[in-house]
Amino acid sequence: MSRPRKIAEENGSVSTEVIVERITTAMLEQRLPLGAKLGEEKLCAIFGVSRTKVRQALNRLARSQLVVLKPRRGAFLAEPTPEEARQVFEARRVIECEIFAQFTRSASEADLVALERHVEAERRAIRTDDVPLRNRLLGTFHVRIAEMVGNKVLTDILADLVTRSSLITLLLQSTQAASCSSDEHRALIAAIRARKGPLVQKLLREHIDHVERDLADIDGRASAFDLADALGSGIAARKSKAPVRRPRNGAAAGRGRAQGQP
Amino acid sequence: MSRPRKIAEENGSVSTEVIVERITTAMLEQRLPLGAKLGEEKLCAIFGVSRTKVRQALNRLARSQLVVLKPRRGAFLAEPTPEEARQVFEARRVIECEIFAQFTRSASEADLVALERHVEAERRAIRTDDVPLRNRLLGTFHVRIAEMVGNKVLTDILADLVTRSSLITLLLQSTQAASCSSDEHRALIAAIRARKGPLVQKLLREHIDHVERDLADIDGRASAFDLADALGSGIAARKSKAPVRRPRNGAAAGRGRAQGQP
DNA sequence: ACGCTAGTTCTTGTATACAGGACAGCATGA
DNA sequence: TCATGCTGTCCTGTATACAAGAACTAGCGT
Repeated sequence: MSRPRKIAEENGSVSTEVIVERITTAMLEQRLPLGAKLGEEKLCAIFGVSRTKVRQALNRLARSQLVVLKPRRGAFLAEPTPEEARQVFEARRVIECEIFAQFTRSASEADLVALERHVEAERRAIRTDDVPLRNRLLGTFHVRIAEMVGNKVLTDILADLVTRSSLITLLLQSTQAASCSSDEHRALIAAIRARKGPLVQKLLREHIDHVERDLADIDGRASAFDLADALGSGIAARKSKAPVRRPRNGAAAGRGRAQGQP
Repeated sequence: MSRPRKIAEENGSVSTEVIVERITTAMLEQRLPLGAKLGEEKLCAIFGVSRTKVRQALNRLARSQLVVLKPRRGAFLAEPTPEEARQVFEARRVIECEIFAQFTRSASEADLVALERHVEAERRAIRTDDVPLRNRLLGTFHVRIAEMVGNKVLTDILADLVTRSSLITLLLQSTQAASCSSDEHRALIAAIRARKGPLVQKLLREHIDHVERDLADIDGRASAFDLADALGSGIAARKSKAPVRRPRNGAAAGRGRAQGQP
């Protein structure tokens, strides 16, 4: 597997950021299974750069907990434990409760309109089955609100947590879950517009809680994948073959209340 | 300045973590002024390693916002702006409020005893004018509570924020401030032992607020420093010369309510 | 036939070499 | 005298070479 199909980058070579972004995206789009080995040489071949840059990228990813670096063994996509998952969502609850509280007080009409447009984009992505875009938008909804509140420190922290959440919920993504999530985003906006602080808090907690409820399902997961395929095309690759590979048992898709991305 | 006095590491060479730790410590001990340039070659000479490791360390430090990497210019110790400082403390308030609330509910007697011992150590360091140890302990008090609550994700986030706080408050450290801080730690423990949730919240907010109150003073700062000196000896270097160099105007020390480390 | 050991090969960790941009200092001209 | 352009030097960014540990395979012994 994994014929090293090199990505020719027209202008010189790809930057470290691009590599980080590509790997993150590939992960978010479920083209890389949890625990996948990320060999340095292979990544070099794929991105057409030297190991120096690849290692920089892997270090960066390791610090955001997306990959685990085992000494003398190499880099592997993280496999969050249920306990770790619980803690990530707990952290989100803490931080987002405060962010939403502030936002409920400070949100301008322009902010709310922008958010509504965001949710519109979510729904479009869901309708058209654009899984990569959908996942991305469902996550960035929360980050955008943090940005609007204006605390960059908290925004950065939350962005990291959202990405980790995405990694965690990869296994139980489904169109239905995405749809639920998007509906809840709408409800949140409505409550914020009405300045109903307590209601916002309640909805937010429920929204995040929905994910954890199905967390026990993190277990059986897949094996075969092609590294070059997964990292092949750039941001939001959607060019080929089956709409999306879902290398896991299809059971998750049919569950009652599987919440994909909060 | 900065004669490259090499640190001979007996067993092979120092690891990346050690370099990170040394630079962080030097910063926390005020041996490096804000904005100081951290030249790669100089660090190589000081630690006796190649640029590879030094760059790894610098990247790590950049990630935790302790140094800023200016492209093609090099690495510099961060100089947090007042606005950034405000955001860091805001983030701490958000996270610590929740942590303390949980801790007030869950704290065991053993936890409280351990904390009291910690405060004892703080006071000892203050009495003996062990500035490095003092600063470290005043910061880790908060992290230890987070550890006791048991959420590793939140603990890691808070640890980063505490370090950044330390960087920010470097300019207004004083024995008096440290003493106040330690007293407030004691008051917090007492309130927690009494399980007085609201009181804990009030004390905590005041405790963190005290720092921000003097934040406007971040401006005039120093110039001359010796990189090799600053990074010379290992963890908690206290071997030489004047007790501690304070490369700033001495005014801060005499202020009414200068809060060093929350 | 199965398990253990030794050799080989592959991968990572570290150092070094090379290339290109940035800054400082000097010279030149207005 | 001051501003501006140039050049040399230093430093960073990137690639590559080398060393050492880990995994894999094959061979041997039981």
